[in-house]
Order: sequence, then structure tokens, then C-alpha cells
Amino acid sequence: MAKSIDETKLERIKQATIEMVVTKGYGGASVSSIAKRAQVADGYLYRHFPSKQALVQSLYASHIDEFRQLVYEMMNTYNTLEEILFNFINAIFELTNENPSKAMFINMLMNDYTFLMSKDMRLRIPESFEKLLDKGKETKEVDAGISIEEFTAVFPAIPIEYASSRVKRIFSDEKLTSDDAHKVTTLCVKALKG
Amino acid sequence: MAKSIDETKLERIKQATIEMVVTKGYGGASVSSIAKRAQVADGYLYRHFPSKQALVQSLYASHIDEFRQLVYEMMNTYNTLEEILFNFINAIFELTNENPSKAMFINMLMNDYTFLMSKDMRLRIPESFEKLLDKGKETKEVDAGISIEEFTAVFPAIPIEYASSRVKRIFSDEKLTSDDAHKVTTLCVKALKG
Amino acid sequence: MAKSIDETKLERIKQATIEMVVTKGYGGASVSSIAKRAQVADGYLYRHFPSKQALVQSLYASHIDEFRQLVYEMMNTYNTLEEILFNFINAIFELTNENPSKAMFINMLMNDYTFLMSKDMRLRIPESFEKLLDKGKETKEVDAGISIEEFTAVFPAIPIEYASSRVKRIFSDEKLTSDDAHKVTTLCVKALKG
Amino acid sequence: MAKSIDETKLERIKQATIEMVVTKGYGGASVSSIAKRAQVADGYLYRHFPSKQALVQSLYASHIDEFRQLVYEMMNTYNTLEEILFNFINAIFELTNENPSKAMFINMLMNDYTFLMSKDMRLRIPESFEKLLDKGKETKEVDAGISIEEFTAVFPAIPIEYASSRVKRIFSDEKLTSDDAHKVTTLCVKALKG
DNA sequence: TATGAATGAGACTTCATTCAT
DNA sequence: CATGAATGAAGTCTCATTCAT
Repeated sequence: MAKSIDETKLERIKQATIEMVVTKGYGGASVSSIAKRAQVADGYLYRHFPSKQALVQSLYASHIDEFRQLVYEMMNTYNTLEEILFNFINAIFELTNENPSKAMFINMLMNDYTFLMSKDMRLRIPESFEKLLDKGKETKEVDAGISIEEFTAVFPAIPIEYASSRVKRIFSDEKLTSDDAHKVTTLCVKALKG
Repeated sequence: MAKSIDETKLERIKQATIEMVVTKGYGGASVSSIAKRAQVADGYLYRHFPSKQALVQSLYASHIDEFRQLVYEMMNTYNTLEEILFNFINAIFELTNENPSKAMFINMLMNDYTFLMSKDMRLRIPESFEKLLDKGKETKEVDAGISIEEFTAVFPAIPIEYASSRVKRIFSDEKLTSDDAHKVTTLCVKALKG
Repeated sequence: MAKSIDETKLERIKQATIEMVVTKGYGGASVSSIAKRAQVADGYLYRHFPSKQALVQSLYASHIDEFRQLVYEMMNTYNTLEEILFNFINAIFELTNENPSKAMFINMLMNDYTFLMSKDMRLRIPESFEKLLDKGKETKEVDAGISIEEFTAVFPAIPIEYASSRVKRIFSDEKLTSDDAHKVTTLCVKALKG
Repeated sequence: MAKSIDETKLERIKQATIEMVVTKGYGGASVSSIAKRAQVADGYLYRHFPSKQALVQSLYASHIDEFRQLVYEMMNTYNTLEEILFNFINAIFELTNENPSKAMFINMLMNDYTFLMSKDMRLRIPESFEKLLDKGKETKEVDAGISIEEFTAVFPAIPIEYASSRVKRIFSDEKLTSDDAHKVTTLCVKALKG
């Protein structure tokens, strides 16, 4: 009967939000500027999200979850820690190449103490890394003395930092390659081994 | 005498700014709230900084610089990369224990693409890490194939992430000890060696 | 048949409007909330009324008119002022019991200087009360010196205030009875007599 | 040291608020329009009141209280109900002449079910009228059978309605005089007597 | 006919900044 | 030198209204 919801609009809003938050920061990304970039009316945003905060929060949560699911997927597909890490890192790097803003967005909010994840999220993330650590100890690829705290300082910290500096074009303007993924995997594996 | 009063005011403003930014984010830290916490008048702030942005930027720059100077200092004092890293990491951990807000502040802004450092800063930081990398290669503690890009993904990324997760109390509520510094140094050294 | 469906929709819109305006005030009663309560689409409302303002105005006008017609009806049915007043007040009280919202709605808008009646309405109301005043003077139930201004301050002000305070449950939660109507009639009659 | 608060500004805001609310209704009286009429900046309003609602509420409460205090004052000054009522009504009429908006403002909000008084206010008002009723029964000016519900439907309903219709210029454009106050007092006294 | 997606003007509110004192 | 009253641009959000379907 009535006009049907234009799904591309919702997608445009999401992408515009990420780009504006990355470019201008959370505070600098005004709802108006997001709506303008997404080519929708200011008010339209509020038909899908109750507030600006909820909009950003929801995007953040879904990206973090995507991330976490990728870890599980890789754990179920590959047997050695090295293979798991490489394939995960490679996937992340590809995603970063395709949509650098998305990578910056996650990185930015993960380090924003103001933007805490929901309790649920906060618990499930360490859990997935703990599983990975156990796996590494099992295969003897990880020193038995490594704690979860040390583990996460290596993974995913190293690949995130590497991708982040590339996106910021601090040392290079090149795209991330599978060779980069290999190098980063090696750094992680060496750091952790006995 | 009047001068000294001034100095404590300035100090109070700086600390209040850091605390408010860390607690409420850049946008949530209003000039009024900073002035109130520092127990100075709103307008007084503008005698020292031309704008809120300049205030935060200046604090950020001076902290980053402190950081950089510490690297130089350690490089001139110690001879092996391991010693340099350990003493630097230990110093950073002590600073984090003393003033967690300060550590969170640096970490937060370093990952905020909005708060780009001045060109000057942006150049001098990689430079100081490049010197460190050269040193490591000289002493054979670092594999000759390691690029500056890989190096910075390990150091300072690993210690920063470790300190950051401690401050966020993700895995532990304990203070950072020199034992922590040792563990983190080992991770870095292992990641980089040939 | 289609017509009758229409009619119940229109009726639902009218009742929903009254209830929302009374509950939330004119500003708080959004078109959407009215449509939702009436179980019609937002846009459907605009097939019957050109604007929200017109919708409320029209309901107000029709209720005021209903009121006025009741006065005429009672004047044609009963001979003494006391009988007329009693039967009118009793009718109003019954209506208030059946549909308190309706009573509150009229009362609210009558005291809202924003919602001025149409010129037409404004003239016909005093006219009907003037006829009533003349009748009272004729039967000697009303002092010859009473002006129309004094008369309206007694009737319908007293019964309206009485019903209103009951609806607001200021002094009592009971329904309005014919005994209440008698008491109120007496107050009016005594106020006006010579 | 700093500029001192301009008290006239606060007064201008209060008067502008009353005038705008009376003219345009609560919803129609935008903060901007109030600020403009008061000749202050939009934001200035929020240095004195936390919200538009609080601003209007506070004015309403203080006027209602003024009203209530006037009743007490008259009760302590005069001995017969008739004297008390006359002097109160006269005072109200004078106030209405001086500042018709103020009178309209009170009347409008008193009949707005959306704008409930604080519980405290709601209790103290009937209480003051109850004292008045007791006084009237004591002096035998009021029939022993009159309830507080009937009493308030007469007083202050009659004088309010009379003043209100005058302010709306329904029957007359003249100012309210002490002769008007006498007439209205007589209506009340007659309605209540045994 | 009836719907409800979409709009955008405008509402309320905040806050960096200025400047009279 | 220091204050904090005052400003007003800009932000978030609501909602009456339109119109494609």
C-alpha cells in the first residue's frame, strides 16, 4: 500500500556514520552531517535508531561481533595456531583494504573509554581469545607460561596496530597484502612461543 | 609568589583536563566542567590556551614528547635493546600506576584519527623508533629483515596494549609491577629476534 | 457498508483525539499517537481534517454546540429556571460520568486562550445564556439587577467547576449523581435570586 | 570582579514567558520566542531554569502561592466572610487590571490537566479554602450543609470566571472596578448562605 | 481508498568563547 | 590579573504533513 522501506538508505546511513565518525570523531560527526552524506533527511535516521549514540553503538557492536565470529570460524577451520592467526589476519587485512573506514572505526572506539561495550560483549571477547590461547598451548605453539593478558597484548594488538598504521599511511601508502599478513603472523607466533 | 599560585592553577587545569577527557571523552569534557574541577574560572583557561582544542592538543603533544624523550634517555643509558625496552616499559608502567588517567589519555588520543599530531610530532616519533630499531639490528637482537612498520607494531604497541588492558581492569585489578615489565619485554624481544 | 466502516474510523479518531489531548495536552498529543490509538494510518486523518489544529478545533466546536443545543432543548421543555438548570446540569453530569475525557476536553480548551472559538460560536453562546437569563427574570427567579456577565459567572461556571473538580478527583472519587446536580442547582439559584 | 547578574533580565524573562504562554499556549510559546521578547539570548534562559517546563512550572507555582497567601492575609485581617471575600476579590481584580496576562496565565494552567501542580501545592490550596469555609460556618454566613466541594465551585470559581470573561472582553472592555468586586462578592455570599 | 515511509522545519538545549567588571 | 555573566551558533531530536504506492 505505502512506500516500502528503501534498504539502501539504511546501508548509506551506516557507511556515512562510520566515515564521519572516523573523519571527525564521535563528537564531530553531527547527525546532520551524517544524514547529508547518506543523502537522507535528518529525521529519517531516527526511524531506525533512537539516538545518535544508539546508532554508533549498534554499528560498533555488530562490527565487534563480526570480528569475534571470524575468530571462531578460523578456529573451526584450521588446526595450528599459526594457520588460524594467518587466516584471521589475512581476512582482517582484506576487510581493511576494502573498507578502511570500518577498520579505523573499530580501532577508534575500542580505545575510547567513553564508549564501553555492553557487558555481554565485554565478556565474550576475552572468552574467544582464551580459547585461542588454549589451542596454542595444546599444540605447543605457545609457551605454557603465557597468560591471557600477555596473549591479547600480542594478538590481536599487533595486527591491529599494523593495519592501523597502514591506514594512517604513516610508513606506507600500499594496500595490505598476504605477505604483510605473513610477516605479522610471524611476529605474533615468535612472541608467543616457548 | 603570585607566579607560584599561577603554576598550581595551570597544573590543576592540566590534570583536570586529562581526567575529564578520559572520563567523559573529548566532547563530554566541557570547558566549564574542566574549570570547575580545576577550581578556576571558565575564562581563566583562555589566558593560557586559545581554545579547548589547543588545550587538549598541547597536553597530548607534551605527553607524546615526554614519551619520546624517555626513549632517547634510555638509549643513551643502556646498551642492549632488551635493557632499553625493559627500562622504558618499566618507566611507562610506573607512570601508569601513578597517574592512570594520563596513560588512558595518551592511549585514547593516539587512536583518535581526529586528533592528528602536528607534522613535526608525526615525523619525530617514527624517527626515534627507527633509531631504536637500528640499535637492535646492530646488537643482532633484531632480525635484519624486520621493517620499521613491523617494529612499531611490536613496540610500543605491545606494552601500550598491556598497560591499557590493565588500566581498564579487563583481566586484573593489580598494579603494574616490574615483573609485568619483564614479561612484556620478553614478548617484544622474542617477536623481533632472528 | 464501506461507508459504515468509515464512520467507525472517524469516531475512533475523534475519541482518540480527545483522550490524547486530555492526557498529554495539545502539544503532547501527536498526530501519530492519535492515529495509533484510533488504529488508523497517520495519513488517513488528513482525509477528514486538513490539519491537527483543524481536527481539534472541529471537535471543540461540535462539543460546544452540543452544549448550547442542550440549553435550548431544556428551555423548550421546562418552565422554571430551576427545572431548566437542574435538567441541564444533570445531563452534563451524566455525560461526564460516561465520558470524563470529553468533559475534561471542553473544560481544558475553554480556558485555553489559544483556542479561540470561531466568531460565529463566540456570538451564539452568550446569546443562549441571555435567553436563559431573560427567562429567569420573567419568572422572578433571578434578581432584575443581575447582568449577563454576572449570570455566566454563576451558570455554567459553577456546574463546570464542580464537575471538573470531581473528574480531577480533588475532593472525591465518586461518580456524579442527581443529588450532586440538585446541590449545584441550588447554589446557582440562590446566587441569582433577588 | 565579573559582571553582576542583571536582575531586570530575569524579570523580563518571567513576563515574556507569561505573555507568550497566554498568547500562543504552552506549546506555541517557544523558548526562542520567549527569549526574543525578553531581549535575552536563547541560552540565557537556561542559566536560571533547567528547562522550559521548569520555567513555566516555577512561575505557575509562585503565582498560585501568591494567591494562597492573599487568602490567608485577608483571613487574618477581616472578620466576616463577606469582608474577606470582597477584599480578596478586589485584590485579584486589581492585579488582573495591572497585569491581565498574569491572570490569564494562572487560569489557563489551572485548567490544563497536563500541568499538574506539585503534590505540596495541591494539598495546600484546598486547605486554605477549607479554613475559609469553616470561618463562614462559624459566622453563620454559610449554610452548615455546604461541602468543601460546593464551596470551591462558588469561590474562587465565580470571581475567576468573572475576571476571565472580562479579560477575554466577551461582554465588556472596561477595567474591573470595586463595584464589580461588590457584585461578585454578593453572588458568592448569596449562593452559600442558609 | 488507505497506508506509512520520508521529509525538513523548527523545537529544546548545550557550551565554547567573549568581555565588562 | 581573574571572574563568571552573557551570548548565539550549532547540536540532537520531534512531529505535522506529504505523496508514492
